Amino acid sequence: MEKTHSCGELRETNVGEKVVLMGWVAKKRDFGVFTFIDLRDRDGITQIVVSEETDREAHTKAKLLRGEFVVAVIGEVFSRSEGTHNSKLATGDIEVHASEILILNDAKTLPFELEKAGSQNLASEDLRLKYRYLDLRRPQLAHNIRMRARAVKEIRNYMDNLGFTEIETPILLKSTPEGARDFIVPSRIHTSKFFALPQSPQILKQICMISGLDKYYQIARCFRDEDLRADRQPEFTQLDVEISFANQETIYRIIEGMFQSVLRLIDVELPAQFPRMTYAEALRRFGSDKPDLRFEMELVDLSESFKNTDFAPFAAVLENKGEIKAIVVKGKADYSRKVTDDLQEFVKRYGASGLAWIKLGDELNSSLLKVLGEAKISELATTAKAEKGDAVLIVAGKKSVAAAALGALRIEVAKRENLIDRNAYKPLLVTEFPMFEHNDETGNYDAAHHPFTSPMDEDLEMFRTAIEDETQHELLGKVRAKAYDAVINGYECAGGSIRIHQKEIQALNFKALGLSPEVARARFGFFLDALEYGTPPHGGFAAGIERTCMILCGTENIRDVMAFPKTASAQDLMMDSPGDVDVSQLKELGIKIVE
RNA sequence: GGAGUCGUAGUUCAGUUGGUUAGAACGCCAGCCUGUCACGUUGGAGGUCGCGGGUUCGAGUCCCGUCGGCUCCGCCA
Repeated sequence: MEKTHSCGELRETNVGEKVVLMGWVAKKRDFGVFTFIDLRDRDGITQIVVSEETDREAHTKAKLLRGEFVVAVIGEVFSRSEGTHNSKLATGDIEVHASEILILNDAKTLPFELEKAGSQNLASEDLRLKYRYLDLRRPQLAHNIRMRARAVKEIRNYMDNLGFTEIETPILLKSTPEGARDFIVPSRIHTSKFFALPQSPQILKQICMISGLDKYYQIARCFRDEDLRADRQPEFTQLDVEISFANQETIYRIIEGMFQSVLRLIDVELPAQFPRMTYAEALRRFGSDKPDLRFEMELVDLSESFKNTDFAPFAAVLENKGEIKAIVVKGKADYSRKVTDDLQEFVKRYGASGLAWIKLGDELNSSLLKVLGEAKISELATTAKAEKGDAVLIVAGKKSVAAAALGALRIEVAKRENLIDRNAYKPLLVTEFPMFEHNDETGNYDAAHHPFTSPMDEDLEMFRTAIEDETQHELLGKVRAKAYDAVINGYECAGGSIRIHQKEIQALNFKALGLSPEVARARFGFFLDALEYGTPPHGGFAAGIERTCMILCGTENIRDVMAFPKTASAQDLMMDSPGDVDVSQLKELGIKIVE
């Protein structure tokens, strides 16, 4: 027997047809002499009616059904009678009158209800993760997984239409100590040696450019052994792209076009050209290199206004080249002490020492009123462009701290006050990322993007000077790279760069990063060799598939767009991984567990 | 590595100042029910209060430790 239709497709036009449906019992409503069954499959739900009067045998079977039994229903499509249509179901204008019911399989009572009636409360996430196969029966989650498949298909079409070639690169690579921690895989044949799983196929795609393959892309699984976040898992998928003879503009067009075609899946039309902002501007205006542009509330710099005031902590901040910045929260002069206390706790997580505030209510109020006086507070409020009824939230600290704290506070307040338009999609290209980040622990400069990123032509001179002249080393912090991110709604959805294709610049860069020629050769020798055989200028990007899908699905959690995600402590609760291995396996690999 | 938060019936939660037999809703089981779609209705079963220790005449409640989920900081070239 074969099913004739899915549970989501029957309509008024099918009335009178004999059909066979197969699916799960989502719900049974028993009325004694007849019984309603909501039959669910991947496509939807169809109401089955079984009557004792007309179909005695089927009705007896229907009585036996329990939740999540798997059944086949043979019956006829009927139009629902007046007043019994269900507008909540796509199939709500019809119902199937069953003449025969086959129980294909029974099911234990589920450990949790798939969707709770009367409340939005889903079962706790650890329980749902343990029984992921049941959670995936939820239409919402199933929809997300299918949306992801459509997005990947759309991406493949798009890349293919642009003439890109999908190339698979190895999963078993070699460990390179830069960047994230590697997941390593022991080699049985070469005892005491290890493969590493790719953090990204970065070097391999660049080698494809040296090969002359050009226009490479891959839907690449990447692995990073770092702690998780709501938008980060230890394994994730990137659209990885590289192209030769390209400059930033070429790549921006590819990124823009890619996100445009993907967002069309949810009927959103992104602008042909994304707005652009330099890294420096993003940090100055939004305190973040991935600003959410769905709402305003930009940072205001009050450092100038605080000069020559005698509030010691703020004076010290300015003395040490710090900043005093603020956001204005519209109409929130009525923020209570508790709210500002909560927000103060919030900014402290980002290293801020406190949160000062001004409330422009009926009376002027401020945490700084006593120290600065009413006139100065008014002046500050005016400088911040705050109006009557507004609250001004002020953070003073190191530039990086003030930016991080206020950048995060801006998002936090927007969430609290519901300032974010859930139907808005605001893309942005952030450009001119710094080439290096100062590492406060080692005192060295690390690659901000990766060690193959090209400096901006304008900063090449500074780059050379900083490396060749020991006394000018800190200039490295000012060198900008041909590196960029694509940001949508505050999520870093893609990032990339133009790469270095000349070996002497690459050598300079290794020197800047404190890698001796010997060490660089040991780690990247094969790549440095390759660079010497006619490397075309090239560049590319990688886009996070999960983050893109989070935007498509309107979720803030990466687990909602992965079929089998791991918990925050990097475990799979369904298969209980990671797990022990047999001693014999370890022996074969020459591995001994210590402790 | 650190911080916050949660953990009570199968599930989601409530549980007063530490005090009798730990409750509700949903789910589950059994019965009744001719138009439901959150069906209704009658009855029933169901508890290691995450785990361990402590304080106390007495602990779901207080203290210490520990485990787990989530979120954040660090980390994520």
